[in-house]
Amino acid sequence: MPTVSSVNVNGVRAASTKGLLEWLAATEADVVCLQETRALPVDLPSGFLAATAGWHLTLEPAAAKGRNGVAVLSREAPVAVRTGIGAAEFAGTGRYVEVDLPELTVASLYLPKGSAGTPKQEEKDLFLAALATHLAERREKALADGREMVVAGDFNIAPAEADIRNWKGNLAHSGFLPHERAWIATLCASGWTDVVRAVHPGVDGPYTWWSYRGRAFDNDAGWRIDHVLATSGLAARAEHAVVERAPSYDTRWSDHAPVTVRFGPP
Amino acid sequence: MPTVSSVNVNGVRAASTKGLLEWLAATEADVVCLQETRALPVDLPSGFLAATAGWHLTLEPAAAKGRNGVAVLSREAPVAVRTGIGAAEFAGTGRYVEVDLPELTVASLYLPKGSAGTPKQEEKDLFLAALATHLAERREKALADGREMVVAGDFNIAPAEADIRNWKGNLAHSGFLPHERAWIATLCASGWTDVVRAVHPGVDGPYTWWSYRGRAFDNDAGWRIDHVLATSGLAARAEHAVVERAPSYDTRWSDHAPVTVRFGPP
DNA sequence: CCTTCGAGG
DNA sequence: CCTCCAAGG
Repeated sequence: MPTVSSVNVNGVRAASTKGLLEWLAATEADVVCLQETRALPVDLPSGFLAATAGWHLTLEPAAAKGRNGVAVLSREAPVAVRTGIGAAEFAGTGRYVEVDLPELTVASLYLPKGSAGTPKQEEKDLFLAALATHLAERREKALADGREMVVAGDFNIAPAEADIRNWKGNLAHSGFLPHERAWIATLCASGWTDVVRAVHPGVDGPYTWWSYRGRAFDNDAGWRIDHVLATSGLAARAEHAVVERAPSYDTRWSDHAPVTVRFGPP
Repeated sequence: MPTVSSVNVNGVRAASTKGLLEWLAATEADVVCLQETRALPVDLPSGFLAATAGWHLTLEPAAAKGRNGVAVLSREAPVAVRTGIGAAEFAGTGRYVEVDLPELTVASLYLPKGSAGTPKQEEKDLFLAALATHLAERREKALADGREMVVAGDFNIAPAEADIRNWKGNLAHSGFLPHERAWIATLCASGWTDVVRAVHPGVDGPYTWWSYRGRAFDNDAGWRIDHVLATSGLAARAEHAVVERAPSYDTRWSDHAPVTVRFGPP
């Protein structure tokens, strides 16, 4: 009955000076997926290494310094680690890492941020296509191996109107484009479950990201773009799902908040 | 009987968030020379503009964004302003500005930092040669016009052994090279007086700059490289000369400290 | 160890 | 409005 948490840290070095370490010390998660670590292994702060000394750290940095980077912290040792989504053009971009734990496969994902009408959006769309194929394959393989699977991370897509405070103003913006929402809907109709939404249907939010600009955080003008997707059998065991929104602008240590899901026994 | 202060702020924007504004509010100086302002006029923080609302600001930024920059704050309005040291190769580098106040000419200087044996040292040496000529001319002109003159700023040269804590270890380092010390000695033998040293002969320091690295500030392992030079007649009226060293590492707002000199009536 | 810039978000 | 890089100090 693992608890899985996911958070985009917006730079593990900066976050480590602002509260990530205290959060790690307090969390009861068995697995933590991190995104935007933006550091090579050798550049991880000593405080982060100390705070995660009791965990197994699987880090997939980008080849480009200071960019992207995903990781999985797990209390249990991984029995296998795989990186990338099987598309050569995204190799070395530090956007996906997958670990097999004894009874669970967990992937940490940092999906590209797009910008409608620009090459960045084309890149995001290419990633979406490749990722859909990859996740279908990995899900099938995991289930065949007797493992359930979780894909957690920053999808940079809000699935529905309830997932953005100002959805009307964002109809033409990347992260809420119709084809992006359709992509998530298709994924969730093919054996994956958006656990937070399944546990909290019919409510606005909970948001997971707030721009640093303006008063977005204080006004809770956020987006729900960080998701924990689980294979349906596992999702059915979800007992608890929360977004750990910081109490104030001053106490948060990233522009994203952790998403934490607890699964009960089979 | 003006009081003249000089300080390298290491970025007026950063310094304004750390204590420069409080220092400006408290200073009794009539003229403040600033160096390394590193900001265009349009980028000056609103707090700095508010804190200097009672002053006249003469700013000489560098053409290159975020680099160098000198300024003079004066309680009296300048009657004339001149920039540069009359050498075309240093035009637009934001290293020298000179204002005529009713009874005093004041220059704010940021001399290039060198690095022994590199092209940077050659540039510094060229600047030294051009500056010597320029200062001789300006001094003569000021005196002819019935003004005394002050040249204040970051000279990036410690004049003598008493001006560096670890002088033996710096005999081959830029800022303490024999020909740099000779340049200052020549200047001070040609009508200019190093006011702080004149008021405090025979003591070590007071230092005006401490590296941010290591424990240099806590150990007072500094350099005296910020100077107030005055024409001899004015220097003879010096009543007080201090380096306003911050009480602790945490309270300082620049790697340099203000040098403040008070002159009595003629 | 600081401050800028510029890229990226 | 952040985090990072690189250059400059």
